[in-house]
Amino acid sequence: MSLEETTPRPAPRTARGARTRARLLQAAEDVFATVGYPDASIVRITELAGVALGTFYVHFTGKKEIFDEVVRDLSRRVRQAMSAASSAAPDRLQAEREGFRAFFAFTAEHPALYRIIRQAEFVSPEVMRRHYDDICSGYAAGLDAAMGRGEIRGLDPEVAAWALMGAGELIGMRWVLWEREGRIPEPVFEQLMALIEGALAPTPTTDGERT
Amino acid sequence: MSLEETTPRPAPRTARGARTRARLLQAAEDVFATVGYPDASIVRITELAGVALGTFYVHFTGKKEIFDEVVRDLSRRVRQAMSAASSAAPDRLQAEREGFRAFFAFTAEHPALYRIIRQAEFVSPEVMRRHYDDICSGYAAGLDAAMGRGEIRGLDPEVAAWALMGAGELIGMRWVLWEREGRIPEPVFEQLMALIEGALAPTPTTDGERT
DNA sequence: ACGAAACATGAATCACCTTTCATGTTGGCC
DNA sequence: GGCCAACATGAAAGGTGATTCATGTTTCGT
Repeated sequence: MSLEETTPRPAPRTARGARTRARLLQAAEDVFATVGYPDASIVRITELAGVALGTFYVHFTGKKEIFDEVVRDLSRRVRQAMSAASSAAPDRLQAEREGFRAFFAFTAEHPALYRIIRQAEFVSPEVMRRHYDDICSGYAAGLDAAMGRGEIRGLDPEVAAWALMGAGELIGMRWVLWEREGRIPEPVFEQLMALIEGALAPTPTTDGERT
Repeated sequence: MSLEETTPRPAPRTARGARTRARLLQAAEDVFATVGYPDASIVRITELAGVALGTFYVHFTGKKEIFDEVVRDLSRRVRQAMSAASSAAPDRLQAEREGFRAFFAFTAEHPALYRIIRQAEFVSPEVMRRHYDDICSGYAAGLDAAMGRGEIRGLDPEVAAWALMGAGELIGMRWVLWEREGRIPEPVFEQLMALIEGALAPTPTTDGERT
């Protein structure tokens, strides 16, 4: 249960330092994703990165610090991919569509995302929570705006964001990660969209359900 | 990446053996849930269980075997809780309601479920997948039946089951596990139900959407 | 081109963990 | 009450891996 704040190493001051650090990060991502945190050793990471064992400690204070860094990096990348994809959409439904497509595509290309985030539960609950919070707040903001425009029904954007995020997560796990195809089957995608449409549709389906 | 099939130890033949084994399982659940798989050592488990180190190997072949057993046990219990709660419901919506309520209640009482299942990703992908598959198949069957009765709209029960399962999972994580209250706030629960209702409602909200 | 700071190295240290095993102890059947 | 299999024990063997450090090498501002 190490809750100690490891004071992070200062950023590299030379080009060489930056290069080595980047190599270590990339190697760490690969190792964490393939063998998992428990079996990921510093030796393995440094070997894959092609640097000496001691070099690791020049750049990181320990295994947890580099793990955190890897998570933050992946998180940033997936959010960027999703928002880039959905920002051009004309309406909310279209934005959902593009956002989810981007998410599944990212998952297909970087299975490390799932595999690593799920381990963060113990390794580093703070960064894990941060990851979900970050995705969620962008998502909730989008829903909120759409609600203002009357494109979707009135609901708590935060709850909706978490629920939809969860739906996407498990669908991605089941059909992108676990299926050999490596990309989501179109019918599954359409089904998911139909569910989302139903959930967000402006007209409440049961009559007279007002707050 | 140990993929070896560890031949499991035979079941205990005396009452004492069974008792010890149970103590070890309970201790393992606690340890895995509090410190996580990487930091969970056999010593820790046996100490908590109050038995000698060597005794562990009388009952289990190693760390992975007891982990698998713990996961299977938790999985069985949560499924049992959910199906017991939802089986008496008069219709599908009510069944959803009771099922989710039971799930959140179980989560509140056994945070170990989440914490442990999420680690299974690497420790033991098979049991993890089994857990989700098991929940899902029951869920999908329920949806299928409801669809036959016309209570919910026509959709792929499997996709719907995974999507809803995911929604529940993240909502539970966010509001049961992460919030100090320890139980889901009623408004959040109602919001989730509203989303589910919308997603499953028999009348497609966008007109003329027929297959 | 020089020198100080930054960086890289890998052998050595240290802490801890898994697993075995020879030896006792207990449970329950006759 | 006696006996055998089942069970429990904990010391010890054998590993593994994280982290340190004294020592070289490179970078870069001047």
